[in-house]
Amino acid sequence: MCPNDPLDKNFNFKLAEPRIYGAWESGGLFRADPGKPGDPFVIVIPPPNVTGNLHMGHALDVTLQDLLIRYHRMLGKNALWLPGMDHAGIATQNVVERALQAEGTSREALGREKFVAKVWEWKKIYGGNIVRQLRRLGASCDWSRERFTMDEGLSRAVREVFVSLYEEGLIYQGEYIINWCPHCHTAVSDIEVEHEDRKDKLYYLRYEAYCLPPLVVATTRPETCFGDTAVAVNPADPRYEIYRGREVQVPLTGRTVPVILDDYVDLEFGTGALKVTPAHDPNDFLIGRRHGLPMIVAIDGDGRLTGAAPAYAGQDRDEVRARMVADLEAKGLLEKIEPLDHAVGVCYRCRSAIEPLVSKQWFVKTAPLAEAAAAAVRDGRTKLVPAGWEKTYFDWMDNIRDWCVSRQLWWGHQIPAWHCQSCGHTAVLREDPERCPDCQGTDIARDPDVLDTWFSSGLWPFSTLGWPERTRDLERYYPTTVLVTGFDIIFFWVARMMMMGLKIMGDVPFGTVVLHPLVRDASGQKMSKSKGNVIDPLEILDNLGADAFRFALASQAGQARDLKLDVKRVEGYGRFVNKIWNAARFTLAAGEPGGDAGGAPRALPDRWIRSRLAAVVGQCRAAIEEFHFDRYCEALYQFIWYEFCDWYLELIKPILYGEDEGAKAETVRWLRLTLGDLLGLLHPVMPFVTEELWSRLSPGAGHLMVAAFPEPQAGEADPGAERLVGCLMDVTKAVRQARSDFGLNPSVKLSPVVLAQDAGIRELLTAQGQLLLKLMGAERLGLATDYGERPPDSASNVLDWGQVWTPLAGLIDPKSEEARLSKEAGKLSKDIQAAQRKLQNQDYLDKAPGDVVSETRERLAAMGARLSAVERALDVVRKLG
RNA sequence: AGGCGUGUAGCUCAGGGGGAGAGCACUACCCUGACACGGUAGUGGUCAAGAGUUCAAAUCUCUUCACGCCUACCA
Repeated sequence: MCPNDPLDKNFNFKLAEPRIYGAWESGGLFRADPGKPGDPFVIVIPPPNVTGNLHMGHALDVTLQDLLIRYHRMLGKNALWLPGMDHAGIATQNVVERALQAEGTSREALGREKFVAKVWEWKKIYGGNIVRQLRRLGASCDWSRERFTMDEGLSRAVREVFVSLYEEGLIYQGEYIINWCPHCHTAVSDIEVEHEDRKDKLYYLRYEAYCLPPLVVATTRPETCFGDTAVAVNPADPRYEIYRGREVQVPLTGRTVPVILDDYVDLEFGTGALKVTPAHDPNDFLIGRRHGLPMIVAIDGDGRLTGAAPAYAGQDRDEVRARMVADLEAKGLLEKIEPLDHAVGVCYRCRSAIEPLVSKQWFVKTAPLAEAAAAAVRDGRTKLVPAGWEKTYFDWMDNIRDWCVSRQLWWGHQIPAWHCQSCGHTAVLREDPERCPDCQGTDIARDPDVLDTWFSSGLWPFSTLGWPERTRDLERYYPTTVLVTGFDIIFFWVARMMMMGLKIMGDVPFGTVVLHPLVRDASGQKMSKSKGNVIDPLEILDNLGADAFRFALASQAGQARDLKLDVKRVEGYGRFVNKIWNAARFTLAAGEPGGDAGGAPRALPDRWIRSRLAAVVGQCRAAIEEFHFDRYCEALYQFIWYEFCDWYLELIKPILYGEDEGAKAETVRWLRLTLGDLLGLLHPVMPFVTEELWSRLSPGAGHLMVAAFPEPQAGEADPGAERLVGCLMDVTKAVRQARSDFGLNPSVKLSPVVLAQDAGIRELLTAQGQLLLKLMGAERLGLATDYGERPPDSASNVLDWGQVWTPLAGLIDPKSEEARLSKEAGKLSKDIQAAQRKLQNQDYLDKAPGDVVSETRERLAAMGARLSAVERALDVVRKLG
């Protein structure tokens, strides 16, 4: 379709979106140039996982980022939106393994090298997918800078950071109890463990003691008793004094273990005696350390019992538990079993119960990093929006524990550590070594583990800009301006970026973090791949288009935590797109603009709309700058639909269809100008339809995407015009209301008489008589200066500044009209009494601000006038009846 | 167990010390020369409950109830 064709009745987004996006992209409009002037405005995208497809969370994320980037680009900032993807170690490995399983093979059968190659294939397929989908939303990312957390440059950054933190002692390898997922076969960090409430059982086991009654210990996991190396009681517990210094026998084993004293033990829980299994429980591990207890590994990485439990060796932990009950009962070692509700840690990927295991892992020492990260938010170098999240952020930062960063996976950044088989030395190096740097032996092996996927994401704000090279981009664009993301990854990602950015770059990674709601399904459930309740954004894009979808998302992105997406709402905004489209159709067909391009508007409707527009421009700017995307959308929706379309376009029709060519051309000029401004205001949230209409409205003026965002024109504020148009609206509404209330079809011609005692108003009504008749659907408009002039048989409606009478004899049903008027009179009397009481209250008069009091007086007067008019109307109606 | 958040019209939510708001839905009338994906006019709410502060509370404070979410080493 060429720009001069007349417009179709509807916006064909299916054809237009790809065409327009293609034009932006081929025009290089997304590309940022560090050499160009302008304050930088930089966003790095929260990199979506290479697995799966675009989901609602991305759609919201991308919409808000694009909105911000487009807005600031139009303000003339040097705007960069840097896109990319995350390799998502454990998630991706699981997905690919499942695919291999379907093909009848496995990761182990392929071997590491072939498996990793297979994952790269997957990345190509699904990575391409998600990028296409971001484009469909209209994302104005600088694709020339697209990065991937495993690409060459980022891998170098990861290695450099790992080595330098190691050299500084901030990364260490240690034997520690970690969260082990027996299904994924890897360690996971503390925050990758989710807690599920489960109905479980509490087993009371008898630990027999020589010459003493058995010591009863409560546990949820009897199968771990093969790893027990002590029983602990609280030193303040008098019940167990007799056991002090004694030993007790672990059930089903011949072993005895000491009874120790530790404050950790809760006197209230169970029996107040705790079995200590340092190798299989994080707390027991700490108790074991405090007391120098040995560790016995009773469960292996597959979740099976070890040789420490000879009778059960090789059997699954859950099966053993069931079997033990019978065995314990047979031996009289089971006192009782009680039900227990408690939380069980499960793997966030596969939801298997986490098995705490002791093993050698790599850790990041987080305390010093977290301190700096918390300080940066405390002193305002980075702001969280909404600020309520700061407390959550501080709570975590202040109680942070060391971060286990090694994963027993194949897909990810392999840890740059080499272990020498000859001398036992471990070397962490920037370059792959040929031989052991310590003993020069050649028998060296690289640590097989890879890094937690969040390690590389933690570097994202600077690794994507070229670090460790000192690139032009890095200098110009770091720190970034805004991070937009969901609050669910404050700990996973935001916190890590803060720590890494401050440590490595010496500066915060971003000035503001905008935490948007989570998109939930119809029932308010969090959408997730594992729950299978995902609504596909692509379907919405296909059916309703990107503009309606984006507007629906942005209009609901307030400060709440949930965003329940209702397709009906998107449909509603599809109608809004249509409304805009047709307003533009009307504008383009209105004729040729003319008049003095530099002058101020003269016609009342033009003065009015320019004045209102100036206010809305200010509202839009303020809303976006405060990240109140919902207010921005709301302001535009209300203004465009109810002021621009419903009133302005109607107000100017008499001019456009009139005889005065000069006045017409001038109004066309303001009409087109105002529509152009509206397109500019809307463009950040509705880029496609606005760009399309702009190209029709201003052919040859370049893309709206890079045009200037409308500025509030101080000179256009026109309170006089707003007041006068307000009068026209009031008169019009009064007559329409009467018509509607009395059930009169438009075919019934009315001849209203308006009481206007104010000379200015009389002048206005006279001048705009034709317009009013059209708006009201009336035949003749009369003016009166006094109550006495009203037609004798009229019902009436009263306005703040006067009255409207419409002769209605024979046209109305006096009975229903009487009921309606009585109801209104009742309401008014009540409100009047309340206002009078208020004004008789001396405290109120003394203490309330003057403008509040005078407002109440005005309201009271208005209500009084209205009431007397209603009463007069009632008189008339009663006579008719 | 702690922390955070939310309870406002049938639904989704905005507002936030001085006349209860929006969108959708619903009702009535209207194909009026941009748009029936439209227009006009309406119906509908003790702003979760109770107490307190205040001249004035949906709004601030406290308590209670309900529902979410997050954190956590009660075995």
